[in-house]
Amino acid sequence: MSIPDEQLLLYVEDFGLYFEQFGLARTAGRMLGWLLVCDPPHQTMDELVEVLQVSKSSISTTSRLLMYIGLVSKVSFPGERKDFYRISDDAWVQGWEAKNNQTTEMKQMAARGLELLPEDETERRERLQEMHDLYAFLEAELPKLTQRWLETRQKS
Amino acid sequence: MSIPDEQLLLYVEDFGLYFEQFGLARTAGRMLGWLLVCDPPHQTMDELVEVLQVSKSSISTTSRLLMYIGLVSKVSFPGERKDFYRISDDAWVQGWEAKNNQTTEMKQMAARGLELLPEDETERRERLQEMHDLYAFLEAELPKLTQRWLETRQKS
DNA sequence: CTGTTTGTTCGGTATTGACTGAACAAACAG
DNA sequence: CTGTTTGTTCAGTCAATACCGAACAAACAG
Repeated sequence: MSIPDEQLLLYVEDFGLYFEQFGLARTAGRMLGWLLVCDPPHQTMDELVEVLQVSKSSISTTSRLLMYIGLVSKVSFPGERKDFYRISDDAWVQGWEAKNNQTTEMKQMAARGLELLPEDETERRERLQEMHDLYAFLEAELPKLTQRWLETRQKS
Repeated sequence: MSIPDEQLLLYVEDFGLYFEQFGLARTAGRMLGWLLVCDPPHQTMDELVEVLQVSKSSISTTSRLLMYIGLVSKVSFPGERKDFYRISDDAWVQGWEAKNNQTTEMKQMAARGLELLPEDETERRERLQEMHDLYAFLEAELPKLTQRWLETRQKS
């Protein structure tokens, strides 16, 4: 893949743009996008530098971040000095589960607020209570959903 | 509530900080936090300016944004010229549903990529297919979950 | 040991965008 | 009609941070 399809590059750009929504840097999104469509699925830093048109340092930092998050994995081959990067097998489940953990944080945030409000001001506590209950519900249910997905996937 | 509890203000600060994760501005998070714990639950711009220590213009912009998202509502009272703002009744369900819409976008993102890859390169399409299938699954299941929550809430 | 290859780290730059204050518009009170 | 109250908009400032290039470190080849 010396001359990547132009359409593909535009797609990768959009991918980068879209992932900025989630607090990822543009480069991180681009890298994810490219690693999703590239051939072969594993790429060296140099290849990423060339195709994404960003500096080596950006790739270095970004790849470490993405590995830390669990979306990207490093791959190595015998007799090959360079590192290769690829999308993790469970990247999307990983990302999805990371989101789920936020529900726990939200629940805790609400709980912390409730501790600050007097017990007897029930009306005033209602707002936080509602927030708390929703996220407690989600915290309990989302893992079940993930589980169901993993089982569904296994079968097919 | 002329002299708000200091603990409460710290809490509101943390709230603002935490919500930056989701792409909201600090002020928006602070405002949400305050509207969750304040007494009474409806507040004027001036009150928000004073308690949150931000400019009137920030409150103006932020409140409009939060209303647009559906997290905050405007309230009005007879014989009262000022506008009041409060957390929407369904604020958290609203926020949760907004998140769910992202699964649709993710699915579409994957679908768009698949259209760019040749049909016969099944191996190369796998990565995108996996992404697509997970988010299609979530797109179908999350609304059901929300529905269950709404019904659960109704009963209690 | 000397060169090169590979990847990381760090200082500087540029861009983005949140926030402010002031000017403005609109509605109302007297 | 004149003042004031209420809220919006806009230009300018400031802070955060993504990105780059260069210097650096480490591993390897010859």
